[in-house]
Amino acid sequence: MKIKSLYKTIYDDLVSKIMSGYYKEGQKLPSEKELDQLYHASRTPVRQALSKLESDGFIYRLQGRGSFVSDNRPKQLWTRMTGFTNYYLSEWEKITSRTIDVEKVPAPAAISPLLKLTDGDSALLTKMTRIRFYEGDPIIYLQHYLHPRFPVESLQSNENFFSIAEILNEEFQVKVARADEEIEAIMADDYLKDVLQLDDAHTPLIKVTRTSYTAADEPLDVNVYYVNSKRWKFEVSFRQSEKNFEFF
Amino acid sequence: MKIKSLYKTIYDDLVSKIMSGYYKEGQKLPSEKELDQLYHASRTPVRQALSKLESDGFIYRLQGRGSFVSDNRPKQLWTRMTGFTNYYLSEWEKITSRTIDVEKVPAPAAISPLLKLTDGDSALLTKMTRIRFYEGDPIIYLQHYLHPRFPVESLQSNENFFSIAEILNEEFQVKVARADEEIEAIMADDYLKDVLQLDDAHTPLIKVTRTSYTAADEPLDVNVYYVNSKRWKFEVSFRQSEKNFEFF
DNA sequence: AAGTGGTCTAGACCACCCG
DNA sequence: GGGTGGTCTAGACCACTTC
Repeated sequence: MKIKSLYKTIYDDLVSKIMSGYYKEGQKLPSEKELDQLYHASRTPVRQALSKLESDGFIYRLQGRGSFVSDNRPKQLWTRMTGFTNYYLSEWEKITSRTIDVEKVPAPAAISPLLKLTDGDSALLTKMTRIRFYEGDPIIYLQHYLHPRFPVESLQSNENFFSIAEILNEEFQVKVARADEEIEAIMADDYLKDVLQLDDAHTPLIKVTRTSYTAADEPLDVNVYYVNSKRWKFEVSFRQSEKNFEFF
Repeated sequence: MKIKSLYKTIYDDLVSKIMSGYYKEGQKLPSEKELDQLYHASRTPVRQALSKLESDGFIYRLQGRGSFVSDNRPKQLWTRMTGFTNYYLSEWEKITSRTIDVEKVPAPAAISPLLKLTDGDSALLTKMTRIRFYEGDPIIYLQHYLHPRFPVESLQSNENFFSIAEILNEEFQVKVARADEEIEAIMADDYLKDVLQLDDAHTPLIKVTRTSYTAADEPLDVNVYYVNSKRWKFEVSFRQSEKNFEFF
């Protein structure tokens, strides 16, 4: 049993106090000195916790004034990571998934470079096709390409999983540290119209190509998915504490 | 003349050494102890610098092994903030802008809540319409809605600026700390087809609604823009150092 | 002047990886 | 066992805001 670090304990406690409304939007948190005493800690772990709260969007800090609960704090921790908004706030459980197909395929030309596969590397990779539903309506069509170094045979048998990251973590002790997404607008073709049950003759979709990596920059999988953005709002949040960044 | 903090000096030096290739992709950086000596500093500022390098995507750190230059390090610092890829790497100067129109308008219903304007607040806000070109071809159509507390009269006269953030910073000493974007796929209407010079009868566009905020969560402006994603690739990067996040 | 967050020192011990 | 990054202590001084 690993003991949680002190700063993580402080972070978790503050998150729960913010989420529960003990500290309300816009409210000032205790000063760093007061938090030192509250948690019987020195300033370093307290500041580590506050720093993480800030980068996770729970609070903002103003020099000379204090730390305050953010008005736009994340409603769910997964929001920014999945890229999907909490539009259906706390209705996450209404989302279901269905695995359509699992097969071994040679890497498509568009996928190989993203997984850093060399031309000579002809290893088959696992391709998985899934659909996500909201209240029974199909909203996202997904294709997953797993890196060949993961011989995932268990996918066929294990139908009722939620995330690929979950499986990678449990079966291979691999953690996702980073993900890049490329976003395009495309027209739905006949097949997508069918699976996503689109009525209009010309429906635009968001196509996202997501590549996920370990902390050591090794690609884990490529995920191409098509979103009916009329049903789902796609949301992204940028933070830049320090420098004034260029804008439109 | 303000003196730059020590950790920022170390950060800037390491960035330039990575960008220049002095430290190459995948290469191990000097250990924290060695950096202490190199910069005649204690561990705190060195770790602050490394921490920022990591969150900015320049390096990754592995416990027990060292810090390494990332294979996917940012080619330009602005990339992740603007949301646009360096697809036309180092050709940023080929991007030009034209201001079509600047006017005072009542806040549209879709914009008011984003700027946190109350119903009673009937102040006019500055609306600016612009187009961005790449090598003379129009690729982005933008509408800017500035919060009423900025009475920007200088926009009319100052035609050749680059970013709104620049003006907010210089005229009002206001810094952008955060931006949220909502992304949709839409069909180009006749007007957009015209200004973006789209040939196809049915061209899908990416519509982005971006709201920018100060560090204190005050909305500064709303920016609605339409992108021809056939010409521009839209790119987003997510990082999560700590916890294993949920995935598709 | 008092209070706050931002930076920095000079140590210490722990957890993890590798030879 | 030696080297690395991760956590933590107990201080110090600085920059900024508020009164």
